Amino acid sequence: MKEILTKNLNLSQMEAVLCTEGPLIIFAGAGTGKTRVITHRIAYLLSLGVAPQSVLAVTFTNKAALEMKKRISDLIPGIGANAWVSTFHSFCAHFLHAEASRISLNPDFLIYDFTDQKNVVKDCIKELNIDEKRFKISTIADKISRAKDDLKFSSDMAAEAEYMGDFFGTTVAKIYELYQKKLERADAMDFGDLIMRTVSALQQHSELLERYREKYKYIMVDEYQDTNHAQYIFIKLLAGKYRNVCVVGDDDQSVYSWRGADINNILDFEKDYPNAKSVKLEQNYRSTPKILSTANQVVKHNNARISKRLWTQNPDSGSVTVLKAVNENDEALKVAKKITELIYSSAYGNKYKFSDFAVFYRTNAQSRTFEDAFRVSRIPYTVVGTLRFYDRAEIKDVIAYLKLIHNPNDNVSFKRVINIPRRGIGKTSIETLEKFAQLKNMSIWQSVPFAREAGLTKGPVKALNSFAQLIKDFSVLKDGGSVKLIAEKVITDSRYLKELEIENTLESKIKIGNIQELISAVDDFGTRSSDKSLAGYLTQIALINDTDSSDESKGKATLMTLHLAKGLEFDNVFICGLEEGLLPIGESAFNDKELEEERRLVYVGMTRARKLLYLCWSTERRVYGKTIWNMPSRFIAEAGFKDESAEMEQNREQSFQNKLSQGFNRTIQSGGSGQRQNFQSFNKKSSQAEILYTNADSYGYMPSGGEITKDERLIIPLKIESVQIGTVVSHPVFGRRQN
DNA sequence: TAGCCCGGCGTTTTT
DNA sequence: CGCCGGGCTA
Repeated sequence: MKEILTKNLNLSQMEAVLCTEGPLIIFAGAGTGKTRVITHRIAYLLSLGVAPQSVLAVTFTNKAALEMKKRISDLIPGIGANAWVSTFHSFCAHFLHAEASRISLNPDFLIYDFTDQKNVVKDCIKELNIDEKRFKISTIADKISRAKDDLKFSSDMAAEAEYMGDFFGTTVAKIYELYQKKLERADAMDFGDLIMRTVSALQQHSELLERYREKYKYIMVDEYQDTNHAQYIFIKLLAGKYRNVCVVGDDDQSVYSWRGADINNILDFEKDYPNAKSVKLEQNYRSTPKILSTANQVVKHNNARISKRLWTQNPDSGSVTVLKAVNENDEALKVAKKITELIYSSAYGNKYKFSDFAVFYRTNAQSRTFEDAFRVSRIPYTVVGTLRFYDRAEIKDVIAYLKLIHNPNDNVSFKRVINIPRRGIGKTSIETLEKFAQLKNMSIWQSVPFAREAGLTKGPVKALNSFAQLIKDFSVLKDGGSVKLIAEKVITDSRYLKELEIENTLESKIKIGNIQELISAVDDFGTRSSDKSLAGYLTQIALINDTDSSDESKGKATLMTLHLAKGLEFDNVFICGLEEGLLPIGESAFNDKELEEERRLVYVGMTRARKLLYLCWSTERRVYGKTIWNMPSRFIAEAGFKDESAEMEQNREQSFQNKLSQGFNRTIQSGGSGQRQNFQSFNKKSSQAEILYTNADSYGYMPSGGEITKDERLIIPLKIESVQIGTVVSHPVFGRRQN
């Protein structure tokens, strides 16, 4: 058994797997077999006779959890499936559910997502008569979330703000306080609460803490660089007795600090656990040496990092190339052209599929030009992550009905569906009713019978009553009926589906399709899940938001943000919009912490590539309808594409001046004057950096020396099989070409 | 009550 | 340039 578990591991991996006792930190560089180590380590523990029930592995995403579960089961069929592998949030939800009675909590609590949170914040701001202009809803919702990530109650926030003389903070604390009250009244918890309340429960109930410490003797944490303070404390509490805690992460891939992730958790692990063993996984199995050296070169500019250097035994092939474009459309077209060339190239043995290509960018808005270019170039593509399934309005509507059926006191859901579809209950009616409800300390639902008393007019009162009856009729099914039955009844009896059918537009048809998909997902839940209740369903969908894109992305190129790229890999990667102001974005260049995170983002993007890496930038770009000029990102220079004449430095200085004088909106008229400069001094320093310029065309301008490092150039055959290198061919896009 | 218009604003988003 | 939300008017 042991041989099976260790024979496919390198020395560091084996060291990590075999170290089962005491604190262990594994620095797992990109592509170094991290998941392999975690799963093997768990399997190894089980092979030693450790009960699977005493192993807890936490991750951040359901996808990662699922993958891990599967691989453990594959390694140790049978008992492997009994190890507890889940996300932080899912674990805490289970914990709170199981221990609800002990910590005086309604076990049927709902989970609010960020949209719900914002709705509550909005209500709070209104109720407290706070200036909406100065206190932006999403900013406040974010601040509250960050406070919870830091385990701070509204009282903590208030005290802190007062101490600092921070009026803004004081007001946010007031909003936070009311916000929390509203959540409690609705028996709802946001994501932050799940962790925070679990931590509080463990801190306040020693017998609970003791029980869980005893239960989970071995704890593993994946993506440790992304843990926030609350999660850190949670792990520290649980591991407090046996101290068999193994954390895996890569400080160079920490890109979520703006969401509360604290990079110090990984940097300071050895301080927290002085006797901790540390293992570095540095052998990369994914990328070519050129890609790795480029990525290393970039990330080594960061100060706040644990020194490490990825290396590989992979053959040295392919290239890292800079693509320079004149505007964002040109950038997209150049990328599309490159992809087409590579796809139809026989020089690469026709081996690439569209799905071997990925385009990464800093902001979602950048996807559009690529979509246009790819459509024109007939490149099938999929945009990842724009709007997730459960974030679609029609899905949220149906879910809101289900939430309301589950808990009629859920004001957020009530207000969402009260007039969807239209029932003639307008804004003013709801507002009046809500005010009345607040006055009487009731939920809106509870105040419905008093609508007349509240001052509503006849029409709305009637509509309100029939709505209440509708919900009551649904509620009857709560105990006996399946969730599927309830959902089906909701969409028909509420006339939701009917209204969409009447609308009969392309959009409404898509919505109907989505709702049907939701119904089949609900059906699937009914057959698969052990807890088939409505409450169980709602908990599950609140925590599992997976857009199972595996099928959807088949045979298609992938477009996504750099953030979403983490954890994935592709043969060929284009990192686009590498310009000062876009990547690094905004003002981040003027703040070391933020700049380092931008740099890590580039590092993450680069290390996704197996074979070819393209760094793309454009001198000109339309942003918000205005044309702006950008300097090439400093990360291009850091990647080894040096500019010897210091022209780039000069330009950056100029860009800096512009930023100062124009409030970071460097607007320069398009078609403008002599500002254009040929970055001809981008000469090649490839011997040192092992980087090749592909050719003048891909670079945009001819380097001054006119010397172009040779790269595998391509022909574009129509009938791939029958064409030899050197044959003159004609292509619909590229015309006549010869190798 | 609902539809229209205008103004403001515009990283990233595992749960 | 587009989207979304709030306010105004029919």
